[in-house]
Amino acid sequence: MARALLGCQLWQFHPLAGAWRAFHIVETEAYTQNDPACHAYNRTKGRAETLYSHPGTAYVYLIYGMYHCLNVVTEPHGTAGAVLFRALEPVDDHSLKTHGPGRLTKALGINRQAVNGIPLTQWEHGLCLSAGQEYPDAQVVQTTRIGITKAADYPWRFYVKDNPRVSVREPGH
DNA sequence: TCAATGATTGAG
DNA sequence: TCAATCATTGAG
Repeated sequence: MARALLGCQLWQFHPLAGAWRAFHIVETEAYTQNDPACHAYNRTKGRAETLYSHPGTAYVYLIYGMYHCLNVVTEPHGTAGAVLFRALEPVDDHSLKTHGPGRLTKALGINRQAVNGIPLTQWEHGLCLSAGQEYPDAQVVQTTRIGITKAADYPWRFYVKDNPRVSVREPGH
């Protein structure tokens, strides 16, 4: 799913502009139930509850006391798993800082209280996923995930090659 | 109850 | 290199 979400579009209704705006997903990471780095690893309560809900549900959590991270639940109800959005490419407003998981939620005004648990599969909540452009395998890079210590060797990070929004940081540095 | 940690970022 | 800043976790 993390691979398939590259190139998909995330739409947001911008209240001030009174219009929808779109972003292409260009960097993702996968987390699953049996994955030691996953918030749902050996846990079902608290913030992990959202990870067990219906696929397409938004999972938003606070990290380092300052930054919110946006995920989409990818497994059937009752099984935990999600894909973290690490970078977006704005379709229209190129000035928005959407490079990095903390920056993109800040740019879109996404927080846990308002967004955690909402479906990204319908338009009513002002945030929605749709099909977008498809990137061929030649333009996709698969590497290990960023910023974690547990299960750091899982190659579950995907990004669009040469896209400037993607984190420059490479695993192992 | 309480100290340590973390799927990060920006400043120095 | 390091501080900001807090929900969550795990030890006592």
